[in-house]
Amino acid sequence: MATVPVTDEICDTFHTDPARVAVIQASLPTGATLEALSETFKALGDPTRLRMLTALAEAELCVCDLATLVGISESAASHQLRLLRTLRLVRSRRDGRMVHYRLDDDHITGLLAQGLDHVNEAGTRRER
Amino acid sequence: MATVPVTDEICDTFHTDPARVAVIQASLPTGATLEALSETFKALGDPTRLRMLTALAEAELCVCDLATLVGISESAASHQLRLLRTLRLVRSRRDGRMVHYRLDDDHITGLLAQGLDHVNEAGTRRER
DNA sequence: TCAATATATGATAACCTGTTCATATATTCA
DNA sequence: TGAATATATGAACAGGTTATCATATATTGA
Repeated sequence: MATVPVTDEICDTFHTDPARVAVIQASLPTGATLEALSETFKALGDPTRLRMLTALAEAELCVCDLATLVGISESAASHQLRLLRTLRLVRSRRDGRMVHYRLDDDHITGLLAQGLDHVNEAGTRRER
Repeated sequence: MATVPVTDEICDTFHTDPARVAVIQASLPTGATLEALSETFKALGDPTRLRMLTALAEAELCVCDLATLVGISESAASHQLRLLRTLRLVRSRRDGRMVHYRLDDDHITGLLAQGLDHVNEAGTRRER
């Protein structure tokens, strides 16, 4: 990503140099993208859903398998899976009475891996 | 990540083949890692913080710059920055009265980019 | 030291989230 | 078709989260 030169302005009542704000503001994701992006990260930001997703990174699983694995009710699992499905984090495949879930695409495992990288590095780093 | 062969079990009252559960459960992140990971994603899962982070991906910024840019009070910005600092998503540098913030490391931009990849692809894909 | 400026923090209230419980839908098999 | 099983869904409650307001701390320069 590009770097904007930091002008030497002072934080007075007007706070920010308008030109600089404009440059950076133009680089921010638009409303719709921003919403979708935050929804996605929000979905990943829950221990239960993370467990479900990491489990699904290992194998396709039905709802009851997931529920037992993660330690929640099948109802709760179903609710969460609906959310994950809406956000295209998982996709489902019906097989008789059961519905099997799997990760939607490779972005998800990538995100999980990169997130783990961060917490591992952030966790071992100490003080500042 | 490895793939576990899907045994042909049925979802009865016992739900899951214990051996299979064990294999997958062993692959799940531990409690501490899981917590840190979900905290990190949760921090990314808020429009305000996402705007702050994408802005910081472009330039180092002081609190008041960030506040105006994102359209929140400096107090709110400060609260959010504390959270982001705690999670090692940003780091701060004091310069006189002002404190400049920047992204902590490259993982963050990587996560943001990968998240954007996902929403862009998921957004254009239609129906199923 | 005092005033001014920039940031940080604690408490509170409105809002959002995740689980539970009850119930509905879907599929299979007798 | 009816019973059994697997999943989905709506309502509601408990717990958590975010912005606001008031206040505190830190830094600079007079």
